[in-house]
Amino acid sequence: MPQKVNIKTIAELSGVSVATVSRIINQNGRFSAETEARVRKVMDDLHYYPNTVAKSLRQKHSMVIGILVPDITNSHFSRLILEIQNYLFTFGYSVLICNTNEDNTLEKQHLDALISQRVSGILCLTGNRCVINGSIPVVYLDRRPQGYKDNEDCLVESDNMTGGRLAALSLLEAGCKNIAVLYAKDVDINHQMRFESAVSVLKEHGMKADVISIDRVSAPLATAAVKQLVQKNPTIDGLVCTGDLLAVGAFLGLLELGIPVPGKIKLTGYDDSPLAGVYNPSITSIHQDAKSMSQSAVDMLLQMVGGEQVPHNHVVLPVRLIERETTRG
Amino acid sequence: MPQKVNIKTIAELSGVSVATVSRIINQNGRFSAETEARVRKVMDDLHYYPNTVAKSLRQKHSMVIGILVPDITNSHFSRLILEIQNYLFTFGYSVLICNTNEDNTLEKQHLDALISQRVSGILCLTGNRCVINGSIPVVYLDRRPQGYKDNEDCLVESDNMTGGRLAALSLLEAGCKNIAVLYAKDVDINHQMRFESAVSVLKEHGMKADVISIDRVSAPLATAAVKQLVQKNPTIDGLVCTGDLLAVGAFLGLLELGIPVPGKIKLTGYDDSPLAGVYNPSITSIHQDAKSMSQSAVDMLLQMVGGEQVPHNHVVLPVRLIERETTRG
DNA sequence: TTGAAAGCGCTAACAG
DNA sequence: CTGTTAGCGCTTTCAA
Repeated sequence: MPQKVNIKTIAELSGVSVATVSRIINQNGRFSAETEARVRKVMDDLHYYPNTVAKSLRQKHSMVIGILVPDITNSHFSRLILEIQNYLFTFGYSVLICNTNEDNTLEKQHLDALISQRVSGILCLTGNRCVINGSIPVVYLDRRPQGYKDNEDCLVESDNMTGGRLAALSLLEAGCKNIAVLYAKDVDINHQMRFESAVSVLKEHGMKADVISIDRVSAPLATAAVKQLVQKNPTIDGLVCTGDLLAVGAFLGLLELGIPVPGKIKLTGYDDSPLAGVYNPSITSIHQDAKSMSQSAVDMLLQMVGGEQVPHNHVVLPVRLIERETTRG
Repeated sequence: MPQKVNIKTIAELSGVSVATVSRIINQNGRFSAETEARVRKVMDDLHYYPNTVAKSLRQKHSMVIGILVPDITNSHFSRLILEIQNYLFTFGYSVLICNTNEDNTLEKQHLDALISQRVSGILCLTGNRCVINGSIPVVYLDRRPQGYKDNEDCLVESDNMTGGRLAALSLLEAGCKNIAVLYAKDVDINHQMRFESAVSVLKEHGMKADVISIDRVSAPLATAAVKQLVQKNPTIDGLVCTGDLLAVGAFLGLLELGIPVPGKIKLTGYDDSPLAGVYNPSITSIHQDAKSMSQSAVDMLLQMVGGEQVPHNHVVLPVRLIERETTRG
C-alpha cells in the first residue's frame, strides 16, 4: 500500500528522522552520502511517492496553475494549452483545466474552485476579468479582458491589429478592388480587433468596405451571410474573414453560387488552423505563434508567483501572413 | 487577504467552534439555522474559500482526476477531454491534464506526478499501461492499452472493428471494385483495428485489398503514399483511410494526379473531425460518440473511486457512418 | 446542537 | 550531519 507509506515510515525503516528524509527528498540541508543511499533504497523498495498535498499545505503553495479557457476543442486554444502545459511541466507545475463554454456562471464556479484549490496562479483565456479577492496572480492570454487597464492587468496577446492589416493588404496586393469583411460579432474581442483594423486599412485605401457580421464563429452562418452579401453586391472580389472557419464557410457559400475562389473572389482566414493548410483551395491565413504566446504568459505568471516585479505586463506577439491559394492568381 | 483567512478565523468571528463551521460548510452534522446564518455572513464578508488542499490531506482523497493524453491538439482527444471535464465538474471533480506527446519517458514522469498529487483516479488515453504500485483507480479510454486483459483492466473504447467495416462497406455499396486501405502503422492501436477490419470485409467480398501504411498520422505522408499507390495500381477506385487527416492527404494526392474524387476514386475517413464536414468535397467518415465515451469512462472511474464493484469493465461504444460527398456519385 | 482535540503528511525552525 | 517538534487548515471522533 504505497498510499499508506509516508515520510515517517521511510524514516523508521531507514533509521533516521523524518527531517533527514525530507532533506533528502528536497535536496536541501546536509546529509551524508551513506544516509542518502540508505534512505533512497527504502523509498525505492516501498515505492514511496512524497505526498504533494501535504507539502502544499505546509508550504502554502501548490505548484499547480489553473487555466480558464472557453473551449479546448477550438484548435487555437488547444495549441496554446498544449504549449502551456508542456512548458509549465519543465518547471514542475501541473495544470488544472477548466472549460467555461463562454458561460459566465460556469466560469465563476470554476474560478471559485481554483481559489479553493489554492492554485499558484491562473491563466485566463476567456476574455472575462478574474475577480479574485486576494493574492492569486492572474495573467490574461489571447483575449484581452473587458475593461483592460494597461498598468493593472498582465496580458499576453497576439497582434490582431497587424493581423487584420496584413490580411486586408494581401487582398489589396492581389489586386482586389472591392473588399468586404466578415467577422463574428460580440463573441471574441480578437475578431473585433481584426475586423476593425482590416476595415481601417481598406478605408485608407479609399474603399468603403462592406461589412457582414454573424453572431457565432460558425461555418454555416458564414455561408449564409456570404451568399446574401454577394447577391446584394456582386462586385465584391475580396473577402477578409476573421477566422479560418469563417473563411471555409464563406468558400462553401461561394461554391454554391458557382463563384470561383480565388478566380473571381479571393479570401483570407485567420489563425492558420490545421484546416487552412490542407483545404482545397488552401487558405491564406494569419499565423499566430502559439508557443511564444504560451511561454510569455507562463514566464510572466511564474515571475508573479515568485513575487518578482514583472518587467512587462503587456506583451504583444507578432503575427505573420501565410500566403496560400485563396489569394493567388 | 482571503488567503490568510481560515476556518479558525471564521469560527472566532462568529463565536462558534471550528467544528461547527466545518459542519456548516459541508452540510453534515447538526447546527441551528441561526448559527448557520451567522457563520455564513462572516464567510461572505471575509470572502472565505475553504482550503481544498487541507481538506484533501485530512480526508485522504483529492477530488481531482488526472488525464494522460497523447496530444490535446488532436481534435478527437480534445473533444473527449472537453466532455470529460464538463462531466466531472458536475460531480465536483477537477481535471489535471497531462500531454505525453507519445513519449513514454514523459508519460512516466506525468504519472509519477499524478501519484504524488494523490489524484482520486486516472483516465489514460495513451495506449500505455499505467503501472501504479498502489490503489489509484485507472480507466483506459479510447486506446486499448498494450497487453490489455479483459478481466483486469477497465476500458472504454469505441467500436473500431465495426467502424472499419462500415467504411469498407460504404465503398462497396458505392460500387467500388478495387479498394485499397491506407493506415498509420504502429502509432495508434485504433488505426490498426480499423485497418484490419476493413481488410477483412474486403477479403470477405473477394477482394485482395491493397494496403499502404505510413508511419505517422500526417497528411503529407498520406499524399505521397497515395500517389505512389495509384501510379502502381491505376485500377483502384476506392480508398479506406483510418483517419480524416489521412483522407485529406489522400485527396490532395489524387488532386495532384488529376484524379477526380469521388468521380474516379471514392474515399472514406475516420473520426468525423471538424474538417470532414466542411471539406470540399465533404468527407464520408465514421463518427464516434465522444460524449458517451467520456461519460462511460467517468462513470466507471467514479464507481471505482467510490470503492464500488464495477459492473462492466469493458465498454465498447457504437459508431456510425456519416455519408458525405467522397462516397457519392 | 456544540466544542475540544487529535491527526492527515509534510517542512522548517531550532537544538544539538 | 541529524533529531525534535510545532503547525499548515481541515475533518471527525468523543464528550458535553
